[in-house]
Amino acid sequence: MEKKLSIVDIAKHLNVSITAVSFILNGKAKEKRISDELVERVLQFVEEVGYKPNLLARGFRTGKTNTIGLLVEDISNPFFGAIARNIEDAAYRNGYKILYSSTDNDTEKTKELIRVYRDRCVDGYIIAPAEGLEDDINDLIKHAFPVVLFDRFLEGVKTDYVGIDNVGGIYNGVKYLIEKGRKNIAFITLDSLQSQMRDRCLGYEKAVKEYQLPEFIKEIGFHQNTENRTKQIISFLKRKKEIDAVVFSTNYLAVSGLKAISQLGLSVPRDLAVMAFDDLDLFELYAPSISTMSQPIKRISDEVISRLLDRLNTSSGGKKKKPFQDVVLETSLIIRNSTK
Amino acid sequence: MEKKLSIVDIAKHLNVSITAVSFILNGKAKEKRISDELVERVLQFVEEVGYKPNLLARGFRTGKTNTIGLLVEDISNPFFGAIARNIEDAAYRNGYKILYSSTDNDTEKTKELIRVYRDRCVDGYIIAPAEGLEDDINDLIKHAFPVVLFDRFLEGVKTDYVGIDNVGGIYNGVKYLIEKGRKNIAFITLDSLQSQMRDRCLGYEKAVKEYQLPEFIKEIGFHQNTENRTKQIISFLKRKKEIDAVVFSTNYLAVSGLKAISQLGLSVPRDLAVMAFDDLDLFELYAPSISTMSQPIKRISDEVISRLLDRLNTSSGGKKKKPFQDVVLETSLIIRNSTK
DNA sequence: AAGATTTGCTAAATTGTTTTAGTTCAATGT
DNA sequence: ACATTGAACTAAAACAATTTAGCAAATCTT
Repeated sequence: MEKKLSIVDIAKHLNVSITAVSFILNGKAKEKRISDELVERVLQFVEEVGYKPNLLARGFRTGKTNTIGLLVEDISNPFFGAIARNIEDAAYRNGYKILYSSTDNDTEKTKELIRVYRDRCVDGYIIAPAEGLEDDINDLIKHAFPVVLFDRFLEGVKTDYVGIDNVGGIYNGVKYLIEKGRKNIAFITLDSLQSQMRDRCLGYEKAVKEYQLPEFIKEIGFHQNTENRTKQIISFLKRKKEIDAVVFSTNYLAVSGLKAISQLGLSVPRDLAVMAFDDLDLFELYAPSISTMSQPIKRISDEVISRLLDRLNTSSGGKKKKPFQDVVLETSLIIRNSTK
Repeated sequence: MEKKLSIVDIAKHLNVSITAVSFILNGKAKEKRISDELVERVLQFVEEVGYKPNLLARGFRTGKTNTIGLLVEDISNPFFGAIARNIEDAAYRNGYKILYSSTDNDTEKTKELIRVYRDRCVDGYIIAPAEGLEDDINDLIKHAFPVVLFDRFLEGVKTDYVGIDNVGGIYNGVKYLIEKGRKNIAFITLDSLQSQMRDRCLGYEKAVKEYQLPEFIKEIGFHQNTENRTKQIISFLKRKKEIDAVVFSTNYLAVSGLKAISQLGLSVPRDLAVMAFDDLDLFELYAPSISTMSQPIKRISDEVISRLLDRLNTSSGGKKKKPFQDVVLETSLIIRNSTK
């Protein structure tokens, strides 16, 4: 009772072969023609003594760990935190555990993390990739690991991807501001080449071009801390007095932006209309409440995990594999007081 | 080059024993009297072919996985998200990976998670425990697993714990409100028996008793969704018109509370002073800005992970083990406009 | 009734590492 | 000249599962 017992102990105690026990425990009794009587006997004993297979031994033998590697930008960002939470729940229900890490959008760090996950034999990967990971991820795919990308994609990497219509989302937001009569609309974003950031910028450019309005794009350094971001936004808004609306490309830039606006003593929406990205409690509760482009977090998570589980379940089955899929979901424009 | 090579391949190729290679790779060359010449030869070849040990095999053999199990209430709560983020970074720097899950404060779910983590042979545990886990955690400790509890402790479980002075923190907050002249101070909390919740309640009771003020305690159901919480707070505040200040015991209750207050059209701080728990961007940016009791997230994380790493490093060494430690950190009262 | 097939099971190999308990050879001690 | 010691290394067991290949008996086929 003291030390954990193994399949060998079970077999010995019941006077049957290890093989038989293994087959039975793996649900291959029928297939391997084990008699119902023996199946019953083994199952009952296993239940009685509470035997649990040694997962390290199993993993070692099979190479499968029932673990999914999850790489997000930053687990403490509400968007990624919520995604992680949903993915975790669904993975759990399907017998998978999550190994997670935050990449900080750092290419080298992410490469290293992928290496670590490979060493640990995770079965599949969910990645919000930094730039420059094409080769590393293609290598994963070449070695038949299921990989689902989300939030941003990589040109030249053929795998499942789940994201949103960034161009259209921002375009709609900017267009709304234009129709409300704003003439000098700024776009505050990151100096990032990631696809979602490029697309959000494209959405902005498309809208202002279409209405022949001037462009005001402020790119904030990727790896700045919050204070610095706020400072940069303050100085940007100070320099460009003509700006009468501002659109942010991420939730945290919007938060920094609101701090900047509050420090500048600007009145929203009178002096400045504000449009944020993602939906935080803050945006709802802020006075005035902040309009935003909200991502369908639950649907994104659901699509991500079901894509991956599909691949995990069929990759060993040798079935014809489904073609890779790009899932592009719509954002919703939530109109609140900041754009009145 | 195609298939991963093992220590056996290395040994064969260099015409040495597997044992020697293993000793060298594990830094036991000196101890095991392997000649410098051979060490050099092996190391060079290993480097050249980029050999990486199979961690599943190693884990299987040694029972160690270099994995830490992290159980938090909810990874998408900003407090736990930030803690997880810090712990993840520190663990990573020390060669450990994190397996995480959210417990939802559900005792049965947590028990199950602990079982899963044991099955997966995590080396150590960091747990923000739900109630009723005394036996399960004591069992972990009995089996010599390092366990660090944080955020709340369990009576009768002797292990390292990192938390804050909940009684003192809330006491100070309430006292501040009293000194500002508030007479009917409500405390909105969860119907939870967890230690941190009991203590926060005690802190409130201590303060109002000391000043002989009436008690208004509203307990919200643990597993309610956000809308329901808000509704309950609304009806509570409607019933008790005399209340002139309200203190929340968690960050999300404060958020629900602010929604309630906004829906009721109450003026803060004129009608109602507000004191929150934890510090969110929202509290800083809300108009009026919200006073709060802020936990030292970085210090909590640092203490948690360094306690655990200490145990992990000495548990195998057979050194005299240090006595278990309770680390109790102070909160800081951040005074903003909501309590003016 | 001989051969073929099916049923019900098992022996043994395999996986990659760590570690125990040696072995071999040369140098040293007496 | 023979025992002792130390240096430098190695053979083989152990870890706990999965899986391949196959055996003996029972049943079926013709």
